[in-house]
Amino acid sequence: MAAPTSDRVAGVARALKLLEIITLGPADGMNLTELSKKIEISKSSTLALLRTMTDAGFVRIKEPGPRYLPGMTLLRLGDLSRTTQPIDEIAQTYIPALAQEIGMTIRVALNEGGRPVFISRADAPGSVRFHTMLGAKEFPSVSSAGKAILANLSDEEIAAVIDETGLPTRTKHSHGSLSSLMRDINQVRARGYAIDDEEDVEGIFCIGAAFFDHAGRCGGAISATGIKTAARQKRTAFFGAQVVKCADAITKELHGRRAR
Amino acid sequence: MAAPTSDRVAGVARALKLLEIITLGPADGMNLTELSKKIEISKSSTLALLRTMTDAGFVRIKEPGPRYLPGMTLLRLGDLSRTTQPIDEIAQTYIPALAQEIGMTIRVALNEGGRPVFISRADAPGSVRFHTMLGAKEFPSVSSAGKAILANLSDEEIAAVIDETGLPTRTKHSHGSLSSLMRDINQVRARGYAIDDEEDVEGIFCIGAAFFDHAGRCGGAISATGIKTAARQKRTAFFGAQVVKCADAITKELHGRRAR
DNA sequence: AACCGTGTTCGGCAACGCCGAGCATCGCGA
DNA sequence: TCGCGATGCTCGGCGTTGCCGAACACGGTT
Repeated sequence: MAAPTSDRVAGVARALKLLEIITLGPADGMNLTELSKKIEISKSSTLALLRTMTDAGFVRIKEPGPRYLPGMTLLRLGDLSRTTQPIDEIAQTYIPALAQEIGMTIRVALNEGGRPVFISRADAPGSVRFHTMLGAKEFPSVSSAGKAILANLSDEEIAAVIDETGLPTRTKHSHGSLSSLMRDINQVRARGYAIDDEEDVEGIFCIGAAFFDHAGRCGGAISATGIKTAARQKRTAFFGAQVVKCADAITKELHGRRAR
Repeated sequence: MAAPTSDRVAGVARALKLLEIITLGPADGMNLTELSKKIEISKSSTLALLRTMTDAGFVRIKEPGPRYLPGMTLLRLGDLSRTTQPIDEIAQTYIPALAQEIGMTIRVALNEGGRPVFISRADAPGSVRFHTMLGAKEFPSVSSAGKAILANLSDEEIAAVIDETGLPTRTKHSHGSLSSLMRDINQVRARGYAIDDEEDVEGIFCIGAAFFDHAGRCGGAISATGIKTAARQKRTAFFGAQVVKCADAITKELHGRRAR
């Protein structure tokens, strides 16, 4: 974007951007002129890109009046890139049971430079379904998984991460300052798990706990999400213990296997 | 590949191929020389492609001795391309319950020109986890979902599809001829659901039933997969009815909403 | 029937990205 | 400790590629 395009392949960058536009676009697809306007490339060039990506299965054409949709190759590679993560298989064996047990939606996030990237999810039966953007980097300050990860960084590292990401104020409970966040983080360190009390979404309550890879570094965190109710509030300590127990089990499994 | 590269963008095609190689490659990634050899492109050009894709987040670099891995953008877009399918949300509300009820792994496939493409999965608690390649086109002749889809095509269309895909003999129970398959298909039509009795994998037993979109066309199928046991065999009719019931529920939901 | 708006084709100019050679760096073994 | 090989990375020149704009074809609408 702002970077010098030297020794990069402009055509590929445009294609990937186009792919993202298509995927983020409306569910019934976009047509050629819409796409070409959006990406600011001539129609003929846009068409060439689309054709190339269609050949490779990354883009699907929906007749009539050709509309372009994300193709199945994208889904295939995306799924594959998740399942090859060693953590995924482990998580899939522990997560559904926890979701069942405490009746909350469980999510798994990787630690990407101090920020959580959610890669997996398990719903509790009958629970409200929470929309999760898999693969997207979340703000660490407004999610319990993010805070659980932060708690394992040094104070300087935390400051550096927050300096980059900023502190979004999603609700009136969101942390507005670094010092406020740090007070919370210190509680997390003492408590062993993180709490997100309506800091991301009004009425939503989360508990998060970190797990650690074979080198002892924080590999990520799991979090439990649910509607904030009085009954649930009362049992926070119990739920917290369950989440920590599950995270610890994942840590143990991770230690059992080499990086390969 | 074999097609004339006219009005296609060669650079993009190479990049996408590279992306696929990386994703299909080993879990700990590949280095530059390996990749450049595999794709048969000079190292410098390969590097330029990798850098471009890294900028866009499609490729991730793992230090040390830079190894290249699929990036998080791939996961994000892949997940997004699935969740924007109208079928996905519906399936996610019905599928886990069915998995729970009959104790088998449930999968959802779309109908892509007569071939099943699996886009979603729900495991039964405690069941063996079956490895599923999401987004990949399966052979229609060796899966119950595939046969459930085929059963809704005309005999000529079936012949055309099989002519393209061929009849792979995965096990000794796989259909070896079109006539053998057609006999099976006719049973499916009469019965209302398809059975895969060790035709894909030795010892694995599946039941599949189709669902239909708002235009009345076969939109895909769901299938239940499990280890073949005597107890399960005996209750085939009951399980079949449950799978059909679930597929019908999905059909009803699909009718309720416009293409939008 | 004329008119937009769409998708698609075509040709020419030049920029872009491909390649191979050379340099820097790391890691392993003697 | 030193040297050698392999790997990642840089650089510049040549040639091809892929970009663009204009023109064409088609369909639906007024």
